[in-house]
Amino acid sequence: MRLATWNINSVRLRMPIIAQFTESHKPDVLCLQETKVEDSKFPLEDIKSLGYEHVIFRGMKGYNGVAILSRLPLTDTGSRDWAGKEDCRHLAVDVDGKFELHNFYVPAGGDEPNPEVNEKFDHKLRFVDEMRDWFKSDRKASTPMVLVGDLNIAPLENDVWSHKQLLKIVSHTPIEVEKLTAVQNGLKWVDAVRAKIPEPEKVYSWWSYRSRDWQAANKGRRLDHVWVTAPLADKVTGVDIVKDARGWEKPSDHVPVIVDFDL
DNA sequence: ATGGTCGGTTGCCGA
Repeated sequence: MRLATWNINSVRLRMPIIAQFTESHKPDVLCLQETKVEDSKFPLEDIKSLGYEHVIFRGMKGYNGVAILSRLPLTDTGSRDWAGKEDCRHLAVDVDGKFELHNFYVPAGGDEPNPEVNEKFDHKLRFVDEMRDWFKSDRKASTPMVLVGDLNIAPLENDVWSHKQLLKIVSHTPIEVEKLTAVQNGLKWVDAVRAKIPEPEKVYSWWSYRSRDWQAANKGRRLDHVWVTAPLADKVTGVDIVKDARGWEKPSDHVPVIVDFDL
């Protein structure tokens, strides 16, 4: 079983590269974030024509939005709102009775890493705190679960191009890393990508648009994650960061992150 | 220290 997560930055504009990716890498399940489309305008038929018969999506006009495309049956198991906003940042589904899958788009948090003056950063911190509390109180570490998405936090030193230079940059501040680590510790989630590609190797899934040459500068960050609970940890057979996708025609600023399972 | 580029509720806001 091949699972992928990809912040697509407008699902309608990216249909050509979604087709390119699904044809070249053939994921069984593809989780998208930042679809930026209300449900009535979601390109459902185009996606079904790529071979994904089972599709669940929650979107809003212009902002946020998440979707799961699957070749296997999906059942909604409690997609919900977080941090007091109805802003379409989460889906929870059962994948064919095999595992529970959570697809998240965590708030980016704005530029100023101070919750006293920046409401967006405060929202991000409250969102991650709520993830910690919800998974701790309601879930069991013995349940086969996968958590994916654009978590908008690069937790490890080698998840960014310069640890020292990004300590005060939103996505890599100590307070964000601490809170994300608390989510991870609650259910003893295993970071599937880092289990296969340990530090100190640099791993990035996002490169800013604001660069003349993203490849030459290579100032990336690992913002997109795949976590699994203990029952699935030894079933991960491989991971792939599809860096090529950053150079495709009309790219997203994020690239797909793939995890293969032997279930 | 600054500015750079995308997408869409476009001539701004969020990322």
